[in-house]
Amino acid sequence: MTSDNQMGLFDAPATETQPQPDPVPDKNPDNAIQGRQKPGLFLLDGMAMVYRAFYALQQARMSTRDGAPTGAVFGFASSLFRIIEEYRPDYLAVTFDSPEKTFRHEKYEAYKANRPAPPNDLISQLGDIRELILACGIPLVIMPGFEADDLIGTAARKFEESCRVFIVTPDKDMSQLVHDGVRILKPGKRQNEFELVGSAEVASQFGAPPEQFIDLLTLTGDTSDNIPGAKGIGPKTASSLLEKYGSLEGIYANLDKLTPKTRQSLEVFREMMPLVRELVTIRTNLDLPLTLEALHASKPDPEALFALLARLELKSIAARALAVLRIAAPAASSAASDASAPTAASADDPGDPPLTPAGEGSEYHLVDTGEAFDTLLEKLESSGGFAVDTETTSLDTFEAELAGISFSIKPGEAFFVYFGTPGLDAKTTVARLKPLLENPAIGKTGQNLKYDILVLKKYGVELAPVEFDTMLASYVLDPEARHNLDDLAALHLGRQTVKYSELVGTGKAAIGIFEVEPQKLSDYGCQDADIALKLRHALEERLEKNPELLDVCRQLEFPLVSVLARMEHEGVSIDTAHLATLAVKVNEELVGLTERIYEATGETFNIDSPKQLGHILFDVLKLPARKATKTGYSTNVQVLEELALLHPVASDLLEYRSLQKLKGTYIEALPKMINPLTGRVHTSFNQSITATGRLSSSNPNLQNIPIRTELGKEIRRAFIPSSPGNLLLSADYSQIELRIAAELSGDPMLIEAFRNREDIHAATARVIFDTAEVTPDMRRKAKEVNFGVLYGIQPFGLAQRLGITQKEAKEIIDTYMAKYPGMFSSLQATIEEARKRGYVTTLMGRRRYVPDLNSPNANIRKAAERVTMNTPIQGAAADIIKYAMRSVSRELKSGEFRSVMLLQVHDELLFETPPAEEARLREMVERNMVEAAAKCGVKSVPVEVETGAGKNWLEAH
DNA sequence: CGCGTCACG
DNA sequence: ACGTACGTGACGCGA
Repeated sequence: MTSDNQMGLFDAPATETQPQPDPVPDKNPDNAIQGRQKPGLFLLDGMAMVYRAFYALQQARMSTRDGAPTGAVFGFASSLFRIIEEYRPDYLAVTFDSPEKTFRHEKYEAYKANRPAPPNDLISQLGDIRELILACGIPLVIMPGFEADDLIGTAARKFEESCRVFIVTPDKDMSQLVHDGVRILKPGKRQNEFELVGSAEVASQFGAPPEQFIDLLTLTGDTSDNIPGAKGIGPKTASSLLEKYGSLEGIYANLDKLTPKTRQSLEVFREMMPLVRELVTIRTNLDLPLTLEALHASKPDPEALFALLARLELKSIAARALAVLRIAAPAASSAASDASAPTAASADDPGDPPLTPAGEGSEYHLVDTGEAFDTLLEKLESSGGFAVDTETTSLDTFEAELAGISFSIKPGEAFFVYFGTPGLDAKTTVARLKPLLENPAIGKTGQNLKYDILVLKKYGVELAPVEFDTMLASYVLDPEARHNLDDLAALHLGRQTVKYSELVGTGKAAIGIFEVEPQKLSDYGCQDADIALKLRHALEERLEKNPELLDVCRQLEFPLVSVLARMEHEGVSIDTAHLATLAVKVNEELVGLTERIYEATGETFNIDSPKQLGHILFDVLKLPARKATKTGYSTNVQVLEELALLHPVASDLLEYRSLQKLKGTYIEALPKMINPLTGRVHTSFNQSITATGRLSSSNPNLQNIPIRTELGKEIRRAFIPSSPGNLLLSADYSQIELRIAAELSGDPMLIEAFRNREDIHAATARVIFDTAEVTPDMRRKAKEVNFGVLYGIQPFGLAQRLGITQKEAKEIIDTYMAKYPGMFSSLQATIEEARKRGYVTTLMGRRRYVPDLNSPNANIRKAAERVTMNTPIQGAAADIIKYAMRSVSRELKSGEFRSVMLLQVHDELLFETPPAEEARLREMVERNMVEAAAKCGVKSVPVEVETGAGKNWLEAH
């Protein structure tokens, strides 16, 4: 067989005599000319594609049931099959670097020296990927001493005469190989989409055609390979230089025509230049024993392929392999596809997992007679605990009416008590269930039990105790995962649940829950209780392997559920009359400002539209634009503040923006959120949202009520006690995050400063500016430095904040770290440990995964490092206040108090109290808050709590 | 529904 | 692969 007449292995079968209309349009433009076209040669950059697959699927966290990661294999196979399916290559090979040092390392010691080792989770998949490629019959090309780039470069050059060459890679460096017969297939933004890159695309994307790409890369250097370029010359300068002078030689011949800065940089670079050029040049002329024949696929080995995919539990990939490679499944492979037992977590395709229906293998009972209910009640009362779920008429707990309750005592069996049954109406039936639902010896399991607690409260029942909440368990195991029941069932149980929308329909076609057939509703309700109980077992098993996470659940999250439910149910009162007065004032001011802005700009436009505003400021008024967003000019506070020095309209715009914000978000919005039944505003405290362990608040968000500006303070004044004569009492931790940072650092100077009750920012200023006399400006700067430490400090960020150069900011940071060596080493150690383990923890053991610490991309890696530095601090503060809330709530319930807890704002708790009780409440709250810090591990640094009381939230501070 | 903006800790 | 300090949620605009 010769290369030009043979049928490619992936070609359409020979039996197809007539070309069939292809359901997938042929992406290869050359195929438009049928018949004589050259064969297609596809060269895959293996490692780069593996990396891409690994990071693209990272958040899917795919693994086998025993925890071996499989995301990279899945992603790689998926891309590979896509290529085969869509382009039907005549020749196809996957290349990898060889492990030996290459000539580049020899010429330049620091080559790729900044590159972190691949994460273990990726390394462990490389063997499987290699096996996959071989089992598919695809040639694997590795040559000792050469990188994949050079192999691809040489093959591309060698065969471009005889083939249409496609290089499959996300790597921009390969752009230099693009040529008449050579193009790049670059993975697109969306999974499994490829972008065809030819000469024109290279030129428009990089400002230089492929022929000039090596020179461009030489000038700019390649940070990902640790190759330096000419200092101060970026892609923009480089491409304009090349456009003018054609090549590096041309540029160096015309140095005298360049700006002094560029000239100087190029002169310094002159000596290094040849080496850099050699390093960034991909070899195209290696003497390799590569024949086209060697790049031709051989027969796939279905047995090996299916054995591999069965072991990796990649069922959908196995299914695709059948279609794409046009092979028959081996006889034994039916066993492979049965490999996942009904209860097994499916590790396959996160988008389309083959799941077992949730109810399969379970027994669901509709309880719609008095006798059946009596029997169930007995069973429940003699149980040690059960899973429970309420079905209601609305997602809003204040509107919701019960349609039924489901229970599951043992996995695989559930009961649904239907309140549409005559004689089993909600009110009387719930009353009969009350002792059971409130029985402290019978633990309750469920998904988001706060919802059920709130619904049942309306029926006079205090559902308790919360023994296990599946949503929160998932949150504690991995705060950034998804925690809804449907996803949890798919991930942990391999079960496909019936969704609420499937029950009642969507949009206008949706029906009321009482219109659903009772049997269907029962199956749905039973499913949820059944799944919750099964999930508990699956999640508990994982928690038991990490005792500290089980502790976070039991000590912090589970006990907090009923505390938050009580706070939400209580709600907070709003002085609507006060807000109405503010609204009038603000509207008047806005009218005035609008007129002034129109006059100053000479235009009438929508000030609320950043697009229109940007157009007026920068196109019409021609003010200097310094910052851009993805969509146009930036008009944010920083930009407007700078413009205020140049044009008076900017300060009016700032004022306008501020008023508009407060009006829209608070003054007008809050009164609309008052519940007509209670006359109060009831926020939702979300317990499974944030990556750090904090709560969040929504509908409305009461954790971002203004306080910084004058008008903001007025808005706070509108938060008042519900009973006339009562007071609001606020208790907040003073500098809790800095104290935690000091504790974690173990730095003696820092700890001493807190022990001496010093003004911490002034103390920092004294140290970093090395002076006894601290000016207000020095204190301000020190305060920013302290904040920077909490957020994962970087010169760029500090420079922005302080309006100084990055160099000056770096000096300040260096001084700080030198003076507080404990802080420096603890931050370093935190990152190092997290890099090794893959996650970072708080003092209580709460965990957050930070896989990006190993990213080859420096920006992504740095962002992950900041997250790693901040999370133990923010997370510990969250743990501490959660612990405090639990203790405070316990004392409030003891019967000695009439006070209630209303809100939590990260480091502050807000209470309503009768004046007679104020002093006692203060003492109790302060004591518990201070103790909580010690219980959570803050032992060397003192923790202080400030309290205040008044007739509104502003005065409570 | 994504984006830009800005309120809070 | 991304765009510059950490963590949130809500608003109005405009495609």
